[in-house]
Amino acid sequence: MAASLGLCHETSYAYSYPALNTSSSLCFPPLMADHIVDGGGCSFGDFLELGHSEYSLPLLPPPPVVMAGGNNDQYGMSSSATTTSRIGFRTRSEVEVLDDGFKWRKYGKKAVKSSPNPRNYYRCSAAGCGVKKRVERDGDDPRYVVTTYDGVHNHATPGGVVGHLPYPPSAAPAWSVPAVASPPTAQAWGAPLHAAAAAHSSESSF
DNA sequence: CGTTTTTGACCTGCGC
DNA sequence: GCGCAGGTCAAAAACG
Repeated sequence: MAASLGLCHETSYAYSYPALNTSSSLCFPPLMADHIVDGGGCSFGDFLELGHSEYSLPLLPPPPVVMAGGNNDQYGMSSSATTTSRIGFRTRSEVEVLDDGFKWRKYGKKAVKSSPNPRNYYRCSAAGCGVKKRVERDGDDPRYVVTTYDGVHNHATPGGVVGHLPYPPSAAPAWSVPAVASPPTAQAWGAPLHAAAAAHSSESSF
């Protein structure tokens, strides 16, 4: 099963993020929650794309959006596909670690064959939160960073960091939502994300 | 002193 | 069944 997110298809989305020094805009092709990603393949057609040359605003990488499984086990991989969400996206950025408001702890680094650049593995530092993310530079264009979130945070951003997350309230029930500077296109996030979250939550104890 | 990063080894899944 | 590649673990080092 796969909830089609269809995030802002053909829509560019700019969002201000003070902590970053990157160019930006978000462009979301239709996404299938169960298919999104696999960084290994470097098939960016499945990734949300962040960053367009015509924009020069700082950007924020979207943290995990769609839901976590009821038994969001530590490794995720052993969970069925229906209980683990993944979101992958490409960000044009000079820095590899994009601050999304959450605190990440690096637990591994690996050279992958599909890319000349090493892939870094991070896990959310929050106790009990098993969200992971993989970060690697785009092999085709080093200016881009490919980030893949695996899972959904079960807590708010540490330190009450709000205002950085480009999510409408309906799409981020468990964590912080933008308190300021909601972009005009925010509505575009709402329906598909909320729908996806709802679809997932119906089969979990989230 | 507590937390995070680094890095090599180990484990698992997949394709042949 | 074997080999390869990706993902995770865990000990040591570094850092605040």
